[in-house]
Amino acid sequence: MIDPDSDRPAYRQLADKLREDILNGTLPPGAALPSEERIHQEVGLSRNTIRRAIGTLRQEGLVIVDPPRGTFVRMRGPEKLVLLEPGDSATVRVPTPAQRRQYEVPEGVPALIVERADGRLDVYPADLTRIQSSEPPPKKK
Amino acid sequence: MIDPDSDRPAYRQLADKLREDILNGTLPPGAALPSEERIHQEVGLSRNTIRRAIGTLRQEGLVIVDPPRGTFVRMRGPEKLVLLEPGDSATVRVPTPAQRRQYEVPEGVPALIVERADGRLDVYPADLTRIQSSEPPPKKK
DNA sequence: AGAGATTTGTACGTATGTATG
DNA sequence: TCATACATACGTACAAATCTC
Repeated sequence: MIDPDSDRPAYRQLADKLREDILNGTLPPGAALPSEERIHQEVGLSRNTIRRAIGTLRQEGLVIVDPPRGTFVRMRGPEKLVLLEPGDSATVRVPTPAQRRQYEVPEGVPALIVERADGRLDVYPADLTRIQSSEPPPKKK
Repeated sequence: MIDPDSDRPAYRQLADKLREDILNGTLPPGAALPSEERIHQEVGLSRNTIRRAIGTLRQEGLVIVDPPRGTFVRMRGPEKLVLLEPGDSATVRVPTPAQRRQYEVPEGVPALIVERADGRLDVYPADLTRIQSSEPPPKKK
């Protein structure tokens, strides 16, 4: 399954395999991934290497880890709709610890920061939002 | 400098210290970070732990790594303005390897994916973009 | 041209801590 | 109480690319 002679590093090969299992439904949302020790027994890689593969899936938002219960395919709720009104602007940041504390964004999740026309800031977990331009305001002509 | 008895893990303490040096200008854009070996001699942490700290700064978009030349404070060009027209919508994703290759998004950087009203997809590195509604901002003053 | 040093990347093994069930 | 499972952290080794002498 994992080819040590491949140009592709072992941890990426493992991440690819798990990602495919998630995206094709073999590991459905909410399902537990095999434990690190279990994967070690199955594929022979060291725990460090396995953790690295799972770490990339965490970055991609595909799994969440709930220690020490296990690692689970992420349940993705419906996307939250964020309307961008004229005069608003938005940026995406991987928040620093200070920003995370300030806006209560979960660790590792990019934050969508909307600067409203009136100066207020709205912050959302970027991977569960859909951004749309507001409808053009009614204009009398 | 690093307190092994702190609740805060050593790798986070180191990341905090380097982040502060970057944000306050001690390490200006383009500057090389000390090598992993150099940091090891300075703070005593293992290379693994140092790499983990630097890895979090990579996720935050603060540094780029150009092996084996070194690790450098990221030069951030001006933000690219992305206009969201009525009928467009946008999402943020950490791209899978396939998407990164397709759209040439740097590793570890979230991607802003804009679905245009006509069905086209535009993809940008999310941390160097500013999103605005296409409607002109209301006049102030 | 070649040899050696430097620096990051990958991968292994080991140990200990902490929270859950 | 005990086993399970993830988190942190140490050490080691080798590879690959770049730079210098």
